Amino acid sequence: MNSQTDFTQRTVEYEILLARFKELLKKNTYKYTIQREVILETLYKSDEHLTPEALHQLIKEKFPELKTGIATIYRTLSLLEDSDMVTSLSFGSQGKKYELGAKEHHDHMICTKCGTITEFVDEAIEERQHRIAEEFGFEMQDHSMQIYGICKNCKKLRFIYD
Amino acid sequence: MNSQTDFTQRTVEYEILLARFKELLKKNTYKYTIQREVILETLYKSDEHLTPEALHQLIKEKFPELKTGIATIYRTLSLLEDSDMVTSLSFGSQGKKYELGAKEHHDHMICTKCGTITEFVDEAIEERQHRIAEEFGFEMQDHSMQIYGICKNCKKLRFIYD
DNA sequence: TTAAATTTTGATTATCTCTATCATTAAGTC
DNA sequence: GACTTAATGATAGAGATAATCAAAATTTAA
Ligand SMILES: [Mn+2]
Ligand SMILES: [Mn+2]
Ligand SMILES: [Zn+2]
Ligand SMILES: [Zn+2]
Repeated sequence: MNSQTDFTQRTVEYEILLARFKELLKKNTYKYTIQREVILETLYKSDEHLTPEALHQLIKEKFPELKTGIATIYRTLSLLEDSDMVTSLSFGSQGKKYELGAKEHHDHMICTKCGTITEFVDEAIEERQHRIAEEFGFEMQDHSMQIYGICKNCKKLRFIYD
Repeated sequence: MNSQTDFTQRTVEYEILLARFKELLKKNTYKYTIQREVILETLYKSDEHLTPEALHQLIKEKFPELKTGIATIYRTLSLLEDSDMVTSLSFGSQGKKYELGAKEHHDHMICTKCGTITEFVDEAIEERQHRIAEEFGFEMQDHSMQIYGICKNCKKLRFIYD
């Protein structure tokens, strides 16, 4: 199809990701659509953890001519998650947040004051998780870990204002 | 108030818990009500991880004369969670499950096939979590960890039927 | 013990997130 | 380009949780 969508600033890393996505689509006889690509691209360009709603907002702003519906966002996120290309985080009832899972696995530290999310990986923990699953005869598919608390910055602000 | 509610089989542990709850209520000028106590008691007696709906069901069966509304369940669970007396687990969009936080802290291993939840504690992981928070200048309030996968039993069944 | 002040309750409605449906449109195939 | 199939957007529908509000219960202070 013939769109004047601006696909500039594509890095090699993104091209690889996109190729992987197209391959995945082909393998499952799914069709390639601009909506799907735009969703992948927007996730890639954002280093935030996005709610489907926020992602939809971004896409409406950047590609208004597509008139992408919210249903397509949900559908594509599920598709991407099922294929392990994105990961979702659940924080209580505030719904899910998605991020591109193409980066390495990591865990999250979440500030309960300002909502800032810090990512980290700890090999010792990863190692123990596998060990524990093994002990229970459990076939681990996935795992997630969150540390909740007050971030460095909020601690500083609290010191000043409280 | 004058109810014939059956509060038998109260352990000392429960009495302490209840006292703590009453103290909490008083401190915040909240009022003591039978509904609140029954919710605490039912959570205490159940060793399951309960959805608000399941908890409501249990209470309707055990204390039908109270005609406890679902709204009160939600309100009280939020109250208890805010005061760190119960903890909730989020399973994506399938809502939350609650458990009394009075027992020792632990993490969860969740079977994606049958939903069974296995609890565990690993000191090495606990230790690392504190260390990591410290490294980031983060004041940890809480943390949670979930391992998702196929439990021993479901693995066996899969072997037989697949 | 009673009366006043305040909070909580249950019922209900509203909201928010996510899924299902379906007619229309767009991709992939030849 | 025509044919087949899948994807899309709009919208209705579910399910979980929050908000509203009049009635009831609890606490407090006579
Ligand atoms: Mn992340
Ligand atoms: Mn538990
Ligand atoms: Zn913060
Ligand atoms: Zn299982």
